Amino acid sequence: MKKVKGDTQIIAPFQSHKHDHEQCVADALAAAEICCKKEGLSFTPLRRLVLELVWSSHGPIGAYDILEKLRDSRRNAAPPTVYRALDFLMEHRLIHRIESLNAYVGCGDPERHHGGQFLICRDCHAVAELDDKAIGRAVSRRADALGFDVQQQTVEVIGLCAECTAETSNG
Amino acid sequence: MKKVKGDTQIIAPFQSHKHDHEQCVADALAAAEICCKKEGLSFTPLRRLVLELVWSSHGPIGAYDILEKLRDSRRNAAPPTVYRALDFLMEHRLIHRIESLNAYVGCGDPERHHGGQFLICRDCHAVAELDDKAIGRAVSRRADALGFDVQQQTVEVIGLCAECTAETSNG
DNA sequence: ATTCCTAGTGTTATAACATATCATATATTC
DNA sequence: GAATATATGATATGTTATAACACTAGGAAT
Repeated sequence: MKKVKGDTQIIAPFQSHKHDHEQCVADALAAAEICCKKEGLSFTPLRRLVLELVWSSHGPIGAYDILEKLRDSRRNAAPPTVYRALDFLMEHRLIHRIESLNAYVGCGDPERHHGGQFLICRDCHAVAELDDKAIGRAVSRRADALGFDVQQQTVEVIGLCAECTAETSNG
Repeated sequence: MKKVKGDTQIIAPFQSHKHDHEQCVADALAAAEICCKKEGLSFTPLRRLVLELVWSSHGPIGAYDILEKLRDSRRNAAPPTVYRALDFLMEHRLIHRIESLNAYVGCGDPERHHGGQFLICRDCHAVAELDDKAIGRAVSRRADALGFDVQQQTVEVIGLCAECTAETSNG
């Protein structure tokens, strides 16, 4: 998986349905290692494992789905086991929470600070992560006009990704 | 309460902390009556009551908070009692769901079709409802560029409303 | 009037998502 | 190695939402 950085405002694009996902996972774990080392955080085996499970696909995954998978290797994992790991990962921006689905998704670029803008495919459940300045600006402009002090934005767009649209119309 | 319509993109503004809220409720109920009559929907006492409870403030209210209040007059109300009414009200756009809070808020203008854009005050919990074309366009533009077919937008902005900001800085 | 149908609601149970609390273990620092 | 802080284990509970089936009232068809 190759990431395009710089001034693009796409943090993580939709991946082809047949991309090499193991590489995505490996990249994400490597990025997390670096990120934690840099900030002196303890990236424990449990946290690493939970992050890996969140990355099991590009789609959002629920805490209890994570729990179930987690139990393959940790028989007595309980909800707090998962939620504590998720809290850690969220706090350090390694994952995001999709509010409209009560689910979690890996962050496409933990090094870069950004707000939550997501395109979510209803069909394949993949998520693309954005940091679109135009969207942010449009929100800020309106908020400013109303004297509203923005602290946090949630933008979650449901629809059909290009690949699923193509597959649907082809047959 | 007076509503400004036309080309403004503010569906429901923040209300002064000391506005005449009974009028808001009365207006909302009247609008709902009209809306249901026009579409041949049965606006039953239960649904009316639940809508009234949702409108008990301009802030989002949780289903179980509604349930508790509902029980003042309907002793054996149960979760489905509330959720079915909420489903009806949502389906006919009389209320909106705030995803990031798992809560519900009255719709400021049921006659007008619009997507969900909300400014939510962390302090007084009031919600302003928008239909800002610039925000919608910014989202569409980026989505189009990615071949993403938008079906539904959720924009929820947390922060501090003007009045609360003023009160905070004044002491 | 009887039957049938439907929309709405009642009732019970359970699913799905999340946190509180206290105990235990492991790492770090001195 | 004792003291402290951090991480995890374990149990219980809180919060949000739906499934499934029963009952009722009111209109339509005969």
